[in-house]
Amino acid sequence: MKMTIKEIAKLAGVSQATVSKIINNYDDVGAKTKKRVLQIMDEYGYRPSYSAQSLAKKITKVIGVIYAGKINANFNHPFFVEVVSSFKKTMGSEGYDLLFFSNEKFHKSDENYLARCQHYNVDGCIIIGGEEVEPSIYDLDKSEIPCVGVDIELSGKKSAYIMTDNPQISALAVEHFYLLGQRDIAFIGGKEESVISKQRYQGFIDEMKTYGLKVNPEWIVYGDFFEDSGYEKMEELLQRPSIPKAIFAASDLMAMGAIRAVKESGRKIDDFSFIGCDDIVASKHIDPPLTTVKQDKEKIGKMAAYILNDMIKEKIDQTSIKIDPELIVRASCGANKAG
Amino acid sequence: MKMTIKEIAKLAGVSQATVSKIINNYDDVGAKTKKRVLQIMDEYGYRPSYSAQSLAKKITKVIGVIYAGKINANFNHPFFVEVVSSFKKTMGSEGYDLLFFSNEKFHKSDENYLARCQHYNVDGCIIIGGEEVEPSIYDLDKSEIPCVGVDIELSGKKSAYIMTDNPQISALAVEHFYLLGQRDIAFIGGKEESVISKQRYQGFIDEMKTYGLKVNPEWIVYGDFFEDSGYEKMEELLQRPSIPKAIFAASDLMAMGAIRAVKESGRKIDDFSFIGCDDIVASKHIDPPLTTVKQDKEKIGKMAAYILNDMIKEKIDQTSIKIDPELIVRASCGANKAG
DNA sequence: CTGAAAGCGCTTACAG
DNA sequence: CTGAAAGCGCTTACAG
Repeated sequence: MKMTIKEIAKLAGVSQATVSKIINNYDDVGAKTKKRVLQIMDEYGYRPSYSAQSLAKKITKVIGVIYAGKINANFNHPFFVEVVSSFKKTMGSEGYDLLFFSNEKFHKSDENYLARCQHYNVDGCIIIGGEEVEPSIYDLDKSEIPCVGVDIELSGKKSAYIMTDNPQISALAVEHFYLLGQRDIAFIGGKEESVISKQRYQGFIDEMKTYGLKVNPEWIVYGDFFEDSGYEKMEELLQRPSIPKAIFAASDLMAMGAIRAVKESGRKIDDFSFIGCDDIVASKHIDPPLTTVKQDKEKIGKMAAYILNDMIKEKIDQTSIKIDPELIVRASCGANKAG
Repeated sequence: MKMTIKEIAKLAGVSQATVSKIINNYDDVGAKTKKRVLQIMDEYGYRPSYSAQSLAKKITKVIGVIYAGKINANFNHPFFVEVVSSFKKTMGSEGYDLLFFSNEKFHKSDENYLARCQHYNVDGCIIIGGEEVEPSIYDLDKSEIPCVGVDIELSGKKSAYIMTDNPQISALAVEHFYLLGQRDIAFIGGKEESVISKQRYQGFIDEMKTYGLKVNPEWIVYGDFFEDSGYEKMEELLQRPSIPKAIFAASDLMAMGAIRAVKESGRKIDDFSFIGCDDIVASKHIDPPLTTVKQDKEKIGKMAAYILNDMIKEKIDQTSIKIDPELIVRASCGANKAG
């Protein structure tokens, strides 16, 4: 059933070398020979063995996909899912398949991503940055394997990274609040240690300064980007002696949690304004529809794919790219009552 | 830099065979030899080549992941994302990595999944059923490669499948409506041709009959499981001479679309009742929070993993399993005004 | 235009 | 307990 190149060669009355050349589209094969061999391959449903090919060629046409950091940030995070989906689409059209590294089995010991990449001999990989990135990620980063990072700053010679212009995200949020007359603005960040979170915090502070607004340290809190943490942090904010009226959450999920907290506290939701970040699908369906700063996930994924491709082909070197965010205005900042 | 087994062997003063045995945990190697070799492997950061191993062993420890049917049902569908996430978790702890087949490059020609599985020599695969499944999926199904289907009925000797008890989903929805006094019930299905859709439709009809409720053919419509189609179909329902008051949509996304349609039509949302299906994360955050029939995605993914594992190890044969759905009551059926 | 042969890096009987 | 050798299914100079 499962044919080998040898059998095809025999059937066609040619050598293995000739069959191989046909498989790899060499042009120094006679037209008739080629046709006949192709015919036979088709007839017997012959497929070259991937393992044998990549052992001989040292090329795999496989890209490793790694979610760095906490496991729960895995598939379930809408932002990453959309980025990877877009990435997959364009890598797919370049003939690559994606290998998702499981981290469940190894997560106590050192994951050693580099070793696994070498093991599978992937042509390159995409690293999605989460919270608490394992050190072993940086071994990979520094290696000879082309890597493109999303939301993680890579610095290896064969590495590039790409992320939304995070300070700009906060700037858009603060500006929007400012124009709506909001002055009591709180910030719910992601994990405090995370680079993303820091950048958004910094952008927040800077833009507040730009408008001469005071930053109340009591109104700066940190969750973990997920819904529950937004809920908890909002509860805390509601306990403060003075309560903020406008809340900028560094993720839509946390904004959703914050909204839930306000509702459950019995307060009028319309007395508060919320801006989230990401523009995940659910944002427009919640109550109230969430004003948010959109990250262009489609573009990020596509860009990551192009960059990785170019690095693999050695057309470009290490770079980093920022993608512009976009403010999406919906009802959660009282667009209705405005004016 | 990149070491081979040969070099390790030389360094350790033993044969390749011995090194190989150590790699593969054979127990007929001297303790001291083993220790020394392990030491050296560690020191040089040696990792066996995957291609070479799988060529020699005929085992890959890789599972193919295939989204059958329309491309847009890919990563972006919350239901599938959660199932695959759970699947990945338990396969990961069994030492498998996941290979996601891209279908972008090939989608005009026959995708020939079987060929690709043979090419990569995957140990097994999971097939996620969508709309308009390609015929080539069934070649894979009938092959010697163990397959587990989710939401797709596989029948090969080495195949199994698993899905929520679809008729039961509809039964729960109709029962709930019935107990709330709803009698004018509409059904928004997924694509009419899809097996899932048919099963839910059948369950709907049967349960309506059970309660002696009339099925109005004008109130049976079909979308495609996505949000926009729910919106459009609800718009149509609102044009009917007689308008249904209770809507059972075969996906949360469609229910969300339907709710949006009612709102935008200027009608009072409280005059309508909605039940969705899936219980995606967004469901509880929308306005009104959506009553829905939950599919246990976690369990489905885990079950798929266990079954596939057992099939690979030839511990079980072809089976099919139904998972019970669960009604999640929230506000979209007027729980508030009830009583 | 075609083929013989070495090599890719491992594993697995088999012999000792 | 250890090793020599064949084999897994391909590709790639190289010679003709």
